[in-house]
Amino acid sequence: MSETQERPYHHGDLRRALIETALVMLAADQNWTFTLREVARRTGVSHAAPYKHFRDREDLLRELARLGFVQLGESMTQAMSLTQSSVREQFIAGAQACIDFALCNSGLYRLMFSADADKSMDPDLHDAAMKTFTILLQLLEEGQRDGSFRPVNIDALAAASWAQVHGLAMLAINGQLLEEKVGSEPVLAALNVLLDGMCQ
Amino acid sequence: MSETQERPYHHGDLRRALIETALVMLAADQNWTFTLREVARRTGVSHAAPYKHFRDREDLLRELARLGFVQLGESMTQAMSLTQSSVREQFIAGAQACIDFALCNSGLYRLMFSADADKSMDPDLHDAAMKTFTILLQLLEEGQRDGSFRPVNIDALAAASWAQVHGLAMLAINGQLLEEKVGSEPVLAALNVLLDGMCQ
DNA sequence: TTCATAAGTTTCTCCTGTAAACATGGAGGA
DNA sequence: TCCTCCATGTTTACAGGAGAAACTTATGAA
Repeated sequence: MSETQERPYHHGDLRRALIETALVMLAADQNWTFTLREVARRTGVSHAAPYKHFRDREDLLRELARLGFVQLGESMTQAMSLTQSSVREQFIAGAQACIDFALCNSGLYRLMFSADADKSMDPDLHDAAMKTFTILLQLLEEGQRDGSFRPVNIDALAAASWAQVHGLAMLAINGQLLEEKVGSEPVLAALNVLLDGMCQ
Repeated sequence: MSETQERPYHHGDLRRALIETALVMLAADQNWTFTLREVARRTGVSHAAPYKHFRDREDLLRELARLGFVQLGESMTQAMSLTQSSVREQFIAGAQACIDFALCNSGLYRLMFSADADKSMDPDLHDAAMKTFTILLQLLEEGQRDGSFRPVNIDALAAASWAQVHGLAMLAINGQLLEEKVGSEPVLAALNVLLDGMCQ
């Protein structure tokens, strides 16, 4: 918004600006096919400038993914905190928040779980993903403590839950849940099928 | 194996040869970062030759994905047919086959469910994916008929099942089920959690 | 036998990633 | 106050890749 200036030599916060441009482009093409040069161009800097902030194109993608996990975690936490009722209700709220996030940020969500955001390459990205995953795990533990969930191996519950939520999110993104014209029903129905198996 | 000849001008079955080369490269780098030129080079033809068989690089990727769905469907069908016991057992056999396929062909499996294999761009790919999906759907219908599965909306069962199986496959590929050193237990455990919710 | 055509090759242009060398200007010490 | 360092920019350069166009070669049908 400061176009009065003739753009000073130093941008001020180019790193953030590049990220924001990339996020916009990611939302547009869904497929992170954008080039680093194009990101630089749209941000109004030379094509080599991004290399002062990101090692390469994949490094930028991993940072986008990391921020995505942070945001997803916040969305889930907030949604779950709004529901002070049963653990089961909280689970559904968190899952719905995840799926809503995926639908609203489908390109980003896909990137987060794609091989292009290689978590073994970036400890920070790995940590961010794990932190988000932990939100779910804590809820499962709480549910087992208060007797809502069956006392089976918690890894089984975690695997089933995460697989279910992530799987539904991917199906939702790909429109494979909506083409049966059932609105948001199938998500809730599917979650309840799983929860019936988890609860005692 | 026919290196006695001086490589005739016409390859014979270049299309298949390109696909096979690409599959090998996909297995190697997992991430389909290979270029079309490299595929051509390794197949021993000029870099423009592939364009006689595939519109562009993505067209080749979609064909790989299509073949992957065919192969996955065959694996699942075969595994399920070997188990002539309960529908529940058949479900587990099919799911395990899918997850095994994903582990054995992780690059291909990832490609099949990635945005780079855009199903809206290729009716054949879409059909192949749907045909594989139908295997699951038929089993669910059969299970509802014989009373194994609850008579809830079948779309809910389908969404839950597919989400669960695909989600577990992705977790397995990413090594997120093995790092807890529990062998193949968590997969089976997670499937049983879901099945407990599906069965009556 | 001819020749249309499918299937290869060569050549060309534009674009990308990324390295290297250079420029700029702000912050901290003399 | 001025100087100098260095993070952050730009310019230049080059090796590839995508893909189009024009050219070549076998092959099979008429």
